[in-house]
Amino acid sequence: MGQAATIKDVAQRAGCGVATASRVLNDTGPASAEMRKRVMAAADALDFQFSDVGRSLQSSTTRTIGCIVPSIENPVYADAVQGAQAVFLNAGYQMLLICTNYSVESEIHAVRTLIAKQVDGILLTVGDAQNSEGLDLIRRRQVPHSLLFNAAPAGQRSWSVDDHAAAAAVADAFAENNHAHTGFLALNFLSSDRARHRYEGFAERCAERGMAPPALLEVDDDGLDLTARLQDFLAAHPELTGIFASNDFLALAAIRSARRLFIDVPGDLSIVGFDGIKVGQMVEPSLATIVTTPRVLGAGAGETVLSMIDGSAPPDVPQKDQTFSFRAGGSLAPLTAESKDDGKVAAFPSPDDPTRKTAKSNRRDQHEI
Amino acid sequence: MGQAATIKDVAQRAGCGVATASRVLNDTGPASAEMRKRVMAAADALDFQFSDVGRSLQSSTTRTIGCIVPSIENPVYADAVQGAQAVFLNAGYQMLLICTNYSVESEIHAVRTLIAKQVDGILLTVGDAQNSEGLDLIRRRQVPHSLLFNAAPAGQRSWSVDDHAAAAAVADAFAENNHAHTGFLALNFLSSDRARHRYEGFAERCAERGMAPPALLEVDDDGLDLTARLQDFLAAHPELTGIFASNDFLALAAIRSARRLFIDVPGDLSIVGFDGIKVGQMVEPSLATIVTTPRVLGAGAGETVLSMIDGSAPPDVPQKDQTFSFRAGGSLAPLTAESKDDGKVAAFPSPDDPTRKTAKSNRRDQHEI
DNA sequence: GTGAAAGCGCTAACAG
DNA sequence: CTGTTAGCGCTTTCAC
Repeated sequence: MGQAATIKDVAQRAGCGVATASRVLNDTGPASAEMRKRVMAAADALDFQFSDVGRSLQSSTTRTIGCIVPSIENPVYADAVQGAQAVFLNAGYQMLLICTNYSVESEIHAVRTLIAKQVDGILLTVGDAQNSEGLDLIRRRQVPHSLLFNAAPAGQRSWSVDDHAAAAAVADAFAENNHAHTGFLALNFLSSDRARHRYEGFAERCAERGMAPPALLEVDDDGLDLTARLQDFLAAHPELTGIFASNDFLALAAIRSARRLFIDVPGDLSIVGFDGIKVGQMVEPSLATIVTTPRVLGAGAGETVLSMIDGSAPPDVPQKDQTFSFRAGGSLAPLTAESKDDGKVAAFPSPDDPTRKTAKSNRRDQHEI
Repeated sequence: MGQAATIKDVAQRAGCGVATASRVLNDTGPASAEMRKRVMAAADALDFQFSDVGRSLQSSTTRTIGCIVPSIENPVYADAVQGAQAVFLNAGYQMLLICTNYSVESEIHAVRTLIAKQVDGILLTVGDAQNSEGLDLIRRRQVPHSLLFNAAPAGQRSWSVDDHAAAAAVADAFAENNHAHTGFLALNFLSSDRARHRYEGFAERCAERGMAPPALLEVDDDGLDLTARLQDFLAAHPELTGIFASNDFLALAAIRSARRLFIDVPGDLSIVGFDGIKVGQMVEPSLATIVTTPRVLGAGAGETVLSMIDGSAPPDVPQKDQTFSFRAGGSLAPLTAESKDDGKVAAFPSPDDPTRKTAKSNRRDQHEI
């Protein structure tokens, strides 16, 4: 398709200079009705379309914004990307998408590529916003950009969930349901500051609430292996009655694994997720989770980038405590006498009530089936 | 960031011509060790990076491939896009992504935009491959491209699931489980040739199997409204014992709706989905469905586009019957005596056995709670 | 109202 | 080995 018509061809065919052709085609500047007609006819006949690359070179603007996210297989990022895209498209911008697959090395490569492509702005989620080579490069080049899902580095803004506070809310939920011994289940713990912040927020609030420090279980994937890992984990920590999974898929996978291990959710074990993906409400038991609004964050971050480009006032980032909400669900139930098998009744056990033994023995029974 | 260094700046600083600078920076053509050093130093000092825009203009190639899909909120497309992206990135190509939100009008707009951007190729899923203005434009401009998920138009190739055959396999599954009266639940039926092909394939096989023609229920969204729609639908078609949903989300939503209507799945109603998304195996009952491999298709389509660009032999599209497989699941159960409440026993009802009355009465009982 | 020409960043052909 | 130059498609002065 190298033989596409250029504006020169159009001008030639219309019998005029390229400037005139440019003027009428862009409807900028004067032109006689006659010329107008001739140019339009020529453009039509040649099936002419402007080349943005010529334009970009001339204007040093590409009307393209780069977007770097870990993976759109995760609906959280997919939604955010779509939200941003809608904003961009609406403003006449295109989106160059790069998924890093959670690899920090490809982050820097992606940034370089986008800068080479002269994108007008960049929207990105990095592994660790405090220490990101890619982010440094962007700053050095002063490319308009906005972070997404990363906690804002000092003095910066970011469209993100307050992972710390949200995780604390999960601890609260466990506390209110009388769970004192919990676990934290994480994927990509090392490569993601999000997971770490969630762990920290959770652990801190657990401490404040007088609960035991959460036991940590890191996994590499949410596939079949999880069942074995979970079994070992629960065997090593028999006192656990609740698990906070760092995202909903993991939570769902944990529920499935529990089912295979004959552990009743929420009877024997309560599980809480994070993200609020759609399917969480379709399953039985429904998933208790932190609901976030990725689409809104993506759109907001997109608008922020656009505002940096055209110098207008950036939209306000949402209040930290409005970036999430806790959604109750069937996967989290109060730890009460019914969930014990020792027959003892404790209507309102205090948060630090050592209910561990009962939960433990209950589960162990199941294990030994 | 308009003040980025250009190759001219580098040349100037290195005290040489731009050609020399270009040669050493690209490692193309000869250069003395001395010059080499000076140029590298200059580039380094200026933090120089090539501008792809200048390059593109000069080479009339952008190393960018456009990708048009309905929505990456659907994991099927998200996976396909990621599969394609991996291939592109690996070959040094970037991806410009446009989601059309299932709007046919935005398809043509997207195509125009991509052509203006001079993408080297296009990967796309259109609403109807037989009649797509966007696709026509692409062909007219002879842009290397590949269809994805659309049935191939005459004489063309496409990386897609054989929707027709896959849907027929669903009919087979229902038949083998003695269901004779089924429904087809569709979303975006009008704007998607995929949904239509699935319906046709399903209906045809139902006929071949001596089953009743499937009743059609079209919905606009898979949200809460579905429950009411489903209730009306089942009331209007009391003989139904199985529903084939045109995608897994819809199937999951249908299961949830059924739960709310006190209809037992699969006891009163069997449900089969389409796509094979991950969560289908995490839920209880697990979802019987058609498993597809979006990532593979996306990667294949991506390679096809690349091969068209560099003139190499395109990869073979998979055999039609290898683009899907049926996965049994708890949401589809045989229609047997146990699923009836009239007490009659029929060990092996023939496919056209009118089991309708019993299934109907069973469900009606529930409705009237 | 119109056109010639410069120049955006880069590469490649051609002289030196 | 190295520098000059033309030109990719476009917009935009600036004369006419």
